[in-house]
Amino acid sequence: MFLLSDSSSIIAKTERGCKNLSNLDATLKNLFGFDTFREGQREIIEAVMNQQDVLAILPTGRGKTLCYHLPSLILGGLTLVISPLVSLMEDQVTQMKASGNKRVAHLSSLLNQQEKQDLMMGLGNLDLLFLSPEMASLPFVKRALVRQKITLFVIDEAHCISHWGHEFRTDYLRLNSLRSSLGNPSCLALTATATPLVEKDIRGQLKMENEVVIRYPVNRENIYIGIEEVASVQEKHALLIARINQVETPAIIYTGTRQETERIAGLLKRETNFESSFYHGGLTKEDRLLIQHQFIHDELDIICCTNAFGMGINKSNVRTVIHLHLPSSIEQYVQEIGRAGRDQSQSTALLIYQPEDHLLPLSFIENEFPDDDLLNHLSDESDFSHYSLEELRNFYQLDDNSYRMLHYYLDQENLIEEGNLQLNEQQQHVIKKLRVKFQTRKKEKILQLERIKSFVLSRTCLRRYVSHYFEEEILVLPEFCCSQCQLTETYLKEIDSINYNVRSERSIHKESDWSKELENMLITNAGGLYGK
DNA sequence: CGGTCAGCGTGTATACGCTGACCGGTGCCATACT
Repeated sequence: MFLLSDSSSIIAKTERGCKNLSNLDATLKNLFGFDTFREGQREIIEAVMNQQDVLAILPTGRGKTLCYHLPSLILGGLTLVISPLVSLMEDQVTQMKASGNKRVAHLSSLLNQQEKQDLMMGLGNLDLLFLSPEMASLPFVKRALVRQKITLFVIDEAHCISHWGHEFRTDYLRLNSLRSSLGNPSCLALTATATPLVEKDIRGQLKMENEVVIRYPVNRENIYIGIEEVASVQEKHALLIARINQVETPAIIYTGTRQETERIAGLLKRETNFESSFYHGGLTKEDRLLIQHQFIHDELDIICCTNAFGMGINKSNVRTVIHLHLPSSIEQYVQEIGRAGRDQSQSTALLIYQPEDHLLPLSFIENEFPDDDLLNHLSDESDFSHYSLEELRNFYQLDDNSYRMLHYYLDQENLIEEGNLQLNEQQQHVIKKLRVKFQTRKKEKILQLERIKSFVLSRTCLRRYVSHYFEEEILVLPEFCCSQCQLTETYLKEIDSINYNVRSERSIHKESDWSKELENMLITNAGGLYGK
């Protein structure tokens, strides 16, 4: 384990480690107590130590944290870790502190103003600071960071740049400008899933230079991929009940809406004996924490949730992931089924599909972008002087997300001054450019939806389909592959008999212990009663 | 698209059915307000 007690010992050890990369093994042993690196870790760490920009696509469970924790200690200075969720930052800081490194902190809304100020004043005492892209964009944070020597700029869950940055959390797109104002420290972007297109987007957004891309295949051999089509919601629910009794738990059931998570949890309570609950973004922080905790500690068999659940959930024995809706892309689907079987044991991913299911994600895409009328209005209007953004917002009834996105892009084009739109005729081309940009993004998203629709309707091997989508090739298919290679019903029977044998062995084992105990008791009693 | 819900009319049942509008997923932060 990590055995440091004060900052001077860190510096002494890290300086020794820095001299020679071949000492990495010794450093790993000294600082973390591990004898060997996991697959991929050494490669990434060496590239980081050589001050190269690195994009690493590494399956979950390979120890991504070590890939920046170790270099941060050797390189000295401050390592910034951009993380998408406060809960994720908290977990990582807690784990690092528990392992012995007290020089880590997270800067988030969980701290009050004074605590934030204190933390900013004491940045020099830290090895690692975790923060969200939104926090990193705040002026007082930027000012404090610029005064520090930042040696490494890490983006954890880097697919969020591409997945969320363009519309939902645009502060992700400001990361490059932050990095550049920090003197362009070398950059490490980590994720578990990225198609070549997403990879290109991440590299472009972060303006990586001479970067090293380290990519491991997305194919997870221990997960069977099953897709079944039904004609109605009633059939969907009936099939779910049938399947949930055939698969192993713990299980995650993904649905499309918050309301549906609650409905399915109710259905499971009525129709099965499983312990289940629901989880979505509308719950209070306390409830979310409680349910997450219960699931992780095996107090719940099943969790019914929206896509709010999953990122950063560290649970190795999830046996089944069921989708009752259509995720908005194959990447999203792969991320979500990847939460099964991290312990490498055989696991199951089932998607129950009905033909109308693409309409919900389609409506999300449609609603995400500002109304075409709004942009047409802006680009055609002859009197530009009298619009405040608030007026436009109210007139077009923009929700918070669309408004923030529009604000971000207008601001990027320097069209906003003190909350008001500053447009003149010369800038009309900028509005036209934005309109094209939104249309293009929308088309791309619809195309991604089309791709997953084709995937669920595919009549060829689903595993090959996914790998092909990520531009990878599979040479050998596993025994339990997918519903195109083997019917789900057949697979479930085979798996059940294997599991049955495992369960029987366990119970025979238990029985023998018990019978021995009983035997002993009987002998003792026999001695007492009938002895001699 | 499908579900849900408010508003309305019916016309007396204090509920019911119809219609049209609207909403549906993901998180961070700050600020204003209670």
